Amino acid sequence: MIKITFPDKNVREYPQGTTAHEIAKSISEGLARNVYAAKVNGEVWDSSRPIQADATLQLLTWEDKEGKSTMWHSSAHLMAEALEIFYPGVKFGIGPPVENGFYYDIDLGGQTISSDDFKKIEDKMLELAKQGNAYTRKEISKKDAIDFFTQKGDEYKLDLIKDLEDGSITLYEQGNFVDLCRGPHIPNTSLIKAVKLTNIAGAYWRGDEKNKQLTRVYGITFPKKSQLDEYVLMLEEAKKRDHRKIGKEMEIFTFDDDVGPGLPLWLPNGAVLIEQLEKLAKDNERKAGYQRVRTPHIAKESMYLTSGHLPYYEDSMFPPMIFDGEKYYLKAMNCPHHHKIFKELNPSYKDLPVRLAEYGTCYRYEQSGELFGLMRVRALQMNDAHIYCTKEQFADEFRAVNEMYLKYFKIFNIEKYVMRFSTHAPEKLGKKYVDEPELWLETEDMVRKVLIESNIPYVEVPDEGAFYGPKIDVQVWSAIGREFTLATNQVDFAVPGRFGLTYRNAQNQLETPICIHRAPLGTHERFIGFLIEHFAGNFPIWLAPNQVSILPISEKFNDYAKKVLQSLINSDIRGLVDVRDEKIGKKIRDAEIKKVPYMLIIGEKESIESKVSVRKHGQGDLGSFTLPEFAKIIEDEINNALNVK
RNA sequence: GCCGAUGUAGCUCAGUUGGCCAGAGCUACUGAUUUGUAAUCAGUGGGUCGGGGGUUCGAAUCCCUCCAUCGGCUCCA
Repeated sequence: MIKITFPDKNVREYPQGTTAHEIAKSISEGLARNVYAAKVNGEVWDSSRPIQADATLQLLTWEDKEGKSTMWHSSAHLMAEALEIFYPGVKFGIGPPVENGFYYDIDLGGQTISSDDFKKIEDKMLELAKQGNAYTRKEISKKDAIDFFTQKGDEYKLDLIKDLEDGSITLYEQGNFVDLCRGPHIPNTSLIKAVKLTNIAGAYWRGDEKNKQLTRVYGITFPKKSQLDEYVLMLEEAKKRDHRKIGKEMEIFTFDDDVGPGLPLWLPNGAVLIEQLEKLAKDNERKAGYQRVRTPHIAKESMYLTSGHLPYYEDSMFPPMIFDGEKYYLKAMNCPHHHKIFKELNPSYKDLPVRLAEYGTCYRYEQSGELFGLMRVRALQMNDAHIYCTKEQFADEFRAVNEMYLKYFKIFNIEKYVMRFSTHAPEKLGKKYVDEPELWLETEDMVRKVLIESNIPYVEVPDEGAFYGPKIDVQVWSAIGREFTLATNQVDFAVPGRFGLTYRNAQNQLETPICIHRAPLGTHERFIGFLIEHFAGNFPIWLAPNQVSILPISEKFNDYAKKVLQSLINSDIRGLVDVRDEKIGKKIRDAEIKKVPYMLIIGEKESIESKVSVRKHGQGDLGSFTLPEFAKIIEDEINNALNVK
């Protein structure tokens, strides 16, 4: 007998060689039917694999992340089986599960596949699924594996086998399809009840652009048809929140062919968003001891040679303009300009830390295929600042920057975030990273310590640091599931030295400061793109481009409406009057659609009583108020939103 | 940059076996209406069918090419 420990610490005894499936069956038939795989001693196994010794066991179903992955991985095999029927001779690359479904990379030879073919493939997959074929695992020698795929003529599988060790190679077979695969898989195909192929794209073999490009077919499957319907509905909802769609509807930004790709035009509403963000940032930075500076958009080649950016990042910068016999570059980052300002300030240790802030405008030559709405652009404005400090001051400064991040997260109600702590790889010192082994370790320790002390969730990613030091990237997820780097906080112990930046210490000796590059609000472009999706366009009142729409019942009350507007403007409230000759229902509907936070309805009653009827977006009628009362409502709401603890 | 798809009015979209002056709704404008919490009625205007080239008696529709956008890949200081 062996002892099986369940996640709730319960221990039960089973005969040696029992399987997870049998264990599930001993609990309930229903559970057994829904078990996709099992986590045995932390490793995911087929539920049919015999367990030979004492173990911890977690049964995996659709409810578990690994259960879903197993389901989708098996679905990729099922799709491959269907593809092999329609496209004889098709060769297979890899077919893993992903966050939402799975894909398979295929080489169709001369054949083509398009989304028009999805239906017949989906139907075939369902037909095969109904057969309920078991996924069977086979251990195979390296030689046999090579023979098998040589005969099949699948060079991609052979390429994969090449890197595998003899004795660790397994095949999985279901129906008429055999695949090189580590597994695990669901027991049989009948668990797949709903199928949707979602997308088709090119992908390089092994992710290397020097290799051949394969066709990647994406799909997703579910154990119930109703779940697929829900998923499709969710995709449609996500589309409605897309910042490109809302950005257009709410007249926030636009792109124009004549201006150029990746170069956003901010419409008046977008400019208000920018102004409010800058106000927030500048206010916080002022209170935190930052000084504002302003620098030109271009600089000479020599500065980027000094900074060390040019040799590494020239491809990402716009080509230089040449005049007066000199090369000038559009700036892709603000740091070198700020370093020059630090140098001019020539501070002593008593002046440190020096914190230089600028909403700097940068230009980056992103590859054309990378451009993506506001999230990836070629012209951007960064919530940038550089903090120059001594080694002793570093931890406090770094902590203060992180605290500023956390404050912003509260203001914007950002709950899901992770800090990616990027460190160096010792073997790449002198190549990818500046050759300062001790400084690297020392700084990384300091950063780690601050993160741990501040209780900030983080993941450490080796070998992703900047060339001048370790960094923290803040990953966030927009409401529709897009993940991206919003903000960055980087340590730089190298470039100040290259610029010859120094300060006098207490012993009257010259020392080089450490520099912290930080941008808690990232760039206006990405941040606003994120905020649009985050709030689905329903901005908090302090950000909303138009805070109040004043809606006269009829033309007779336009004059009073205009007086109300002027009074709001005098109280620093943004609003407009809807003077169109429309019925009040229509004006309300339009204001609701435009997501205006407050509507003031004004008719005979209000004009006589010198009041306004207040309607809140998404909530409805709040009743009648005097103007000072209404202004107070807005003022309180703004204070509540901005003064977080 | 690579693979694939898409591009018709300010917006959302019809319109392919190639064939009358290219359509609809919303928006805008004009008129009527003077309205009480999510769409009043009528009329009018508006399009180099992404750009260029080609095939054809004839092209939004077929071909070539360029540009842009979208979905991925690669990249992301």
